[in-house]
Amino acid sequence: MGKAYDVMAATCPSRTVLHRIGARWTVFVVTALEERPMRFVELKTRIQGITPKVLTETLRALETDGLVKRIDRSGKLPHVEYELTDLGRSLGVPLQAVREWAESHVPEITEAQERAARS
Amino acid sequence: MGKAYDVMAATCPSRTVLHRIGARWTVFVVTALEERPMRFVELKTRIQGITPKVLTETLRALETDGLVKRIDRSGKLPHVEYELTDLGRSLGVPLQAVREWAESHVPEITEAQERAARS
DNA sequence: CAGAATCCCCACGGATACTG
DNA sequence: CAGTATCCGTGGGGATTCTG
Repeated sequence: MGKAYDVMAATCPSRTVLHRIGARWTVFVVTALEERPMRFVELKTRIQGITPKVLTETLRALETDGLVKRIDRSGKLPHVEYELTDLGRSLGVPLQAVREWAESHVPEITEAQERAARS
Repeated sequence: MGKAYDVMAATCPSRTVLHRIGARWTVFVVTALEERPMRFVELKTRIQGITPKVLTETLRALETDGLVKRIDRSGKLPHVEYELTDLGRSLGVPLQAVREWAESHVPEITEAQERAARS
């Protein structure tokens, strides 16, 4: 009874999953929605620098993968909320660790880069 | 004393770091080297599907960022080893979590994708 | 063995403008 | 508000071949 999936194998479907996770804006959207469910514009505001097109694409992809749920509460006015599914919330855990690692090791990496640039 | 770095900020350097982590093959190389230091060809064998060019580029980037150390043990014959630095090993922790998440949630995601395809 | 050199390409993402 | 619609570029990555 070995591992069912192994990212080291060229054709393992887990690679596709990893690819999705690694997509440019996935970590941002998941992180934002971990805080609380949000509307489109809230997400756009919270995630500085993201464009509406890319936000839409990212949300659609996450929806397709079952990580985000789109809830249409429109009455007369459009009103859409996005929230993490249980699966999405479970992804939030490892992603948060990565994010925190990034935020807390900026100086080391910057220094290493400068050292490399000088030599 | 707020957070020093915040990935949600458009110009925060942590975004660059995150971008590097998210690079296509970073997780594979770090994962492989977590096992033990390896030579070029060993890495190429272990990480199925990676081409020498891309492996080289990934290793150079990780070197530049201070995550991997290149050790030239060449005598008459070329002999180069790559090993994680302490910084690289520390990154290995959150990356392993992501990798394990990917490997262990393939079915849920595949099902979600099929459901989405049908509707 | 450990790469370097080329060539190539398209998919990811960015900018901008527009709409129900 | 919640997106679409276009257009566009680019660089990350792939395939292949060659070399000290």
